[in-house]
Amino acid sequence: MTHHSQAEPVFVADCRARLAFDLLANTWNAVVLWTLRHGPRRPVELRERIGGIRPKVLTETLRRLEYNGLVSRTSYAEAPPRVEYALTPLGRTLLGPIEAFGEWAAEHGDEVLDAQDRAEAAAR
Amino acid sequence: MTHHSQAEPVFVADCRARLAFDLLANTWNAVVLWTLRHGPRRPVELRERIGGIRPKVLTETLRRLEYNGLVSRTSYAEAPPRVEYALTPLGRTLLGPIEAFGEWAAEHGDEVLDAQDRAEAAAR
DNA sequence: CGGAATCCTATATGATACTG
DNA sequence: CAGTATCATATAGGATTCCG
Repeated sequence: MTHHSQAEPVFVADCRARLAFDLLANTWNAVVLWTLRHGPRRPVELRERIGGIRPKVLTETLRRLEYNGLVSRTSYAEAPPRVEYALTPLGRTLLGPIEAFGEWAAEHGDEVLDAQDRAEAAAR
Repeated sequence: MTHHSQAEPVFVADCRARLAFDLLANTWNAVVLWTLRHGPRRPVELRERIGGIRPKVLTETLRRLEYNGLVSRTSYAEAPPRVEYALTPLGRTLLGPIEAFGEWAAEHGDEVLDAQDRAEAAAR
């Protein structure tokens, strides 16, 4: 064992936190999880509710979430085909932290927009 | 006014939540904010503590955070040059939600890793 | 409908070198 | 040390088309 007078990088020490940040480090993951909060949804429903998301991108997002155990996929042998996505128990535990951000945004979103306006004005 | 029997897309309705998600929708924003939680830090300190971040990327990240009013930059007229970055009051309000994710990761991080392993195994 | 295939673009990130 | 410039690459995301 070597002696460390310096603190370990948080990159190493908080690698689990990095894991959580990475789960939300893209445009759509949190949005899709949040849209599933009330129960299972079909892809077409998700697209309607979210708006502005391409079918391909939605599929990729759902695959990512499935890969990380946050969402489950169920397909029914019907015609026309029907598929539903739902939060797993693990995915459901993430709703609390996500909601914390939603509340933060409701409370402080305007301040961010103001800061952006000031930055734009200062740049000119 | 048109009549809407369908719910408005959350993309539109929860646009402030999207704003908050976008603040964390990249690799480094949350990590840098979290590393500033105990007080002002110089770029070299941030690099040491975070680990694995390129100077250029750190600068870009700090510029983004400054643009959104979450971080402030102070430069001192010294030789060698010294610069410090600190959370603004607004940035400080974001520590709570970020910490919620850290706690989630500490509690459920292993489950995500397990899910990833299962997905990898199933793919083979 | 669900989703795969294809092509394209923008951006984030990474690596190196250089300036004040 | 702080920061920029320049290069390269990986990936997300967007748009279109087609299939079971």
